[in-house]
Amino acid sequence: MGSPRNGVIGRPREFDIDEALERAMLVFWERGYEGASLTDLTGAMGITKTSMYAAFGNKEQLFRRALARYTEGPASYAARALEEPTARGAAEAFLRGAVRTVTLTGPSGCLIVQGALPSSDGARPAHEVLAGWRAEARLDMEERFRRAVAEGDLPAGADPARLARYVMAVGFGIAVQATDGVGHDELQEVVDTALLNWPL
Amino acid sequence: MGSPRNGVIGRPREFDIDEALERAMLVFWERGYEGASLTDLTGAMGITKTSMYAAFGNKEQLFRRALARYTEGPASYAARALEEPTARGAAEAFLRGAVRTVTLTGPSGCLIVQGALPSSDGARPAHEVLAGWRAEARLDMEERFRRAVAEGDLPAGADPARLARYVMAVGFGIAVQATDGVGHDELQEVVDTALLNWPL
DNA sequence: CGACTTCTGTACCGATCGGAATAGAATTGT
DNA sequence: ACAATTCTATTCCGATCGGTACAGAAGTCG
Repeated sequence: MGSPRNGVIGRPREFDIDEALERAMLVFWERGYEGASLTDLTGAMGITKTSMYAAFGNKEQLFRRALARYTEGPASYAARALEEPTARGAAEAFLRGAVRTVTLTGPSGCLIVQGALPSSDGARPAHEVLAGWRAEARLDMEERFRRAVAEGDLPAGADPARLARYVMAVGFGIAVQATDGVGHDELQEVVDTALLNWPL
Repeated sequence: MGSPRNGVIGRPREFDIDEALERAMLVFWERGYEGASLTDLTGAMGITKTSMYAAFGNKEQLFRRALARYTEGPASYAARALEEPTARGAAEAFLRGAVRTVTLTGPSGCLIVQGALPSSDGARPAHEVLAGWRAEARLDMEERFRRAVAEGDLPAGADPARLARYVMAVGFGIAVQATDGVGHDELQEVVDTALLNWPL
């Protein structure tokens, strides 16, 4: 079997692209899109700006890659929650997963929520991709609830869109409170409270 | 009698300081603390940087003044809600006021929530004052619920801190969804849903 | 061995950031 | 009139922003 890097010509990359992306994700998570400078990012990634541009294109594309990694890692609870057998299970799994991620994993808070809320000129690209993420998550939850109505899991009169907006609002509010230092146990109580008398 | 500006010596200010502050508040509201540059701010205020520094000190102090104006204006529903005769009335007034402000008044969303969520170096001063505002609002609501328990308005077993965290979480989540384009009526339904079966 | 391709480090780009220095204009008191 | 005071406008500051040009280093090809 041939040389160590079959068919790949040119000087080999000296850093692990996944590990660099993980570090970049953590910086974006902590500081937001605009608050994370290229100096912050490349410093944490352990590479130079040139290497970052060669590997990822520019800051916005790096952010998209970091967001994808966040979605598949710390925020993977969102997709998993939809697979719960009941609507209530999905809502609870989503909210408990959110509490766990925003308090115990990485920096306090949620990259999706605090990455770029205001729409200043510089943050616009990140703001739009994050708003899209949130809207999509809400629609996925709505779709899950719609299925629950069809399956008889939710009462026929239930409004899937309304329930989904409510669950997402609680989740986003939990993320905001986590940045204020509210802890894991207190936010679990918020989830308990939000789900009392489900399906409301 | 006397001269037009009794006792005030020196060249008179040529702009209305309240109107300038109102404009600055709107810029901070829309773009956040870091996203609002001095060029944006003074442009909207209709004054030069020199005049702004002379009148307000620096960007951080301008932000604090703008935040105070926001508190007394668009966010005055928060203080008014505490004066409702019942705990449920306070919670509902708070949430309905939030929906109104984040969808119908000024830019979409809430200055308190989206002003400076991430804690990058530049946004730290604003982040801390906003986190303090949110924590204080939560404690005020908790105190209001504590009073309601003492008055028999809430059942003796109710947990004021827990209810307050829940109500604030829903309010913050509503603010986030407003920035995603969710409208007034849909957010009203979120409030309806959140308050079903009160006091939970 | 070169020729070719790709990555890395340095040095640098124009633009913009928050902020300050300075001079002149407009008002007050004497 | 004149000094004292406070505002406005222009100009500039060092630092930092995201992004790039360039040269050399490290590989795969023939």
